[in-house]
Amino acid sequence: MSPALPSGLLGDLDPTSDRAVFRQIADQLREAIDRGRFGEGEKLPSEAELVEHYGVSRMTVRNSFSILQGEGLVHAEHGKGVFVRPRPPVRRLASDRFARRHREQGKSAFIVEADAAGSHPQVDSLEVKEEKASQDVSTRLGSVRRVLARRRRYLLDGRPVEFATSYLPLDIARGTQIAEPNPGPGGIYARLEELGHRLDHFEEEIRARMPSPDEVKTLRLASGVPVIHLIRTAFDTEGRPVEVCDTVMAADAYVLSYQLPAT
Amino acid sequence: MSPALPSGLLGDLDPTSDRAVFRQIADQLREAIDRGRFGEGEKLPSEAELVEHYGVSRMTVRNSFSILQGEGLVHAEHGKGVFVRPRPPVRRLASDRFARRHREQGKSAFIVEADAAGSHPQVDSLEVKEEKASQDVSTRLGSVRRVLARRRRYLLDGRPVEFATSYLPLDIARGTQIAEPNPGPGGIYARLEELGHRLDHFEEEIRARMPSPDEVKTLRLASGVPVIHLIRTAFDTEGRPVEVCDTVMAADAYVLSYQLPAT
DNA sequence: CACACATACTCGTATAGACGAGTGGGCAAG
DNA sequence: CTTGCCCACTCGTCTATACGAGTATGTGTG
Repeated sequence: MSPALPSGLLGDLDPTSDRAVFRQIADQLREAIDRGRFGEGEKLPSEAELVEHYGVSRMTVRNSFSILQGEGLVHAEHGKGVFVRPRPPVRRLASDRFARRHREQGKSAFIVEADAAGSHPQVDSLEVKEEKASQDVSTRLGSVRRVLARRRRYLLDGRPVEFATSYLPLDIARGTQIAEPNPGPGGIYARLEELGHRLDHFEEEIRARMPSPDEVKTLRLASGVPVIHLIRTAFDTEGRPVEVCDTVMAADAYVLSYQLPAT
Repeated sequence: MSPALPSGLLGDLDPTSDRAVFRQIADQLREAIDRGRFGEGEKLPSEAELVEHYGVSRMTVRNSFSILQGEGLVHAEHGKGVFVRPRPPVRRLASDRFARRHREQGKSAFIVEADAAGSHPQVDSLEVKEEKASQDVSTRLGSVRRVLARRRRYLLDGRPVEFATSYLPLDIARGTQIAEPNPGPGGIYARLEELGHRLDHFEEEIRARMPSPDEVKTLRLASGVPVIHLIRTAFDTEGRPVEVCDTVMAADAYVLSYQLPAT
């Protein structure tokens, strides 16, 4: 037998309302969460408790939970309960993150920054290979057919937060350290500059959308968490695109920050 | 009686798989959509047809649909059917959209740009009033207590795509044309410069998340569509923040584009 | 011809029940 | 005391059924 819910925590249903019962329940839970009656990481009443409290069927309660899950407010754990989803620490990406001065040190920007923030960074699933350029990448790089692709995934404290693929024209990258798993200090941008491609500027395109099932797996995303899709193109001083980087980020782990001149 | 489904359109279930039936059905529908067997705006088989095709109960089929809805792939219309969600035309926001030269003309940037793109722009629900600054706005504007808030919603071809609130310190905005519903040619940035606050640069912070129920209503969002939350702060040449603009955009209607110097 | 209505189809909401599987605590045997 | 098992509780999956409500289409009536 489930213990009765603390009275006052949740209200009653309004049978005269034309709002669906499961929506009313979701509304009440959402409000309780917003008001802090259920804190981050805290367990919500179980399905059985809500069934009893509201006098509805279990499916109706589950329906309410599924609304809140879609909003990214809660997540269910099999065998444990439904919990208020804690907000993970966010990673701030500043618009000067590719400034030349940041390339001096040996370690990658990701590692340096995460260490500074006190979290444990990790990079894995590195894959470096030549492949056929997709239509989009080919267009962005100026009609190249094949490219060098560098894939990697970034983790903070064991949690995957982003995965990225860099595409470079073969005539630039083939046979250089860029084609090695470890591109050396300063990363591939430092290597590009050593190869005579002095970087002039970057263009970034940002979209947000719900993740594909693949992305859910790779980033271990909770339901109700969108992804930020960022496509960056690097141009050298001659105006030639020398790299396209396609990045998919867990949206709840990032804030992007840009500075624009008012020119 | 429902007509039988064209054979070959969808496969069979694998009873030996440990993947849940409703996931298998969702997988098959997703793949069919990805392969273009169901085009944009096209109607998927009805629940009844899928019930018959797979030999499962209706709730199982609905469960599959709800997965695809959460992914933003399809949307249901009461009394009509379930349809592949068409991708709306996207609005590109370039990083030079606040360049001074764009402020010369009389009409707002939104109107000009939409006209050029051949769509019908509209701005509504304008509200201009003084109010208490939220904690966040206050911090960004440098500890002001009260602000002038300008709220408006933007529509393209009748569809709401974004709503935005500008906050300005009272000592700058009160009694000026900025406090009027129509701020005049070039918008409030032009007025700010006339008032002696020459703009130096902007800072933009970008997040993506699922919308609140309010935002779903205001932007008439389909389920499975995230929002892009953009917070822009405008600084004058003396380094003072003179405006904070809080914008919530339908993520399926926008691509943000930025240029960064490689400095 | 025009309009109202019946009808069949669609998805939306809700119930009641069943079994499965992950988790954790308590209890009994060693 | 430690180990292992059982049990209670949790959410996950699935069935079967019922009625409501929005949409479209035909059909018959005026």
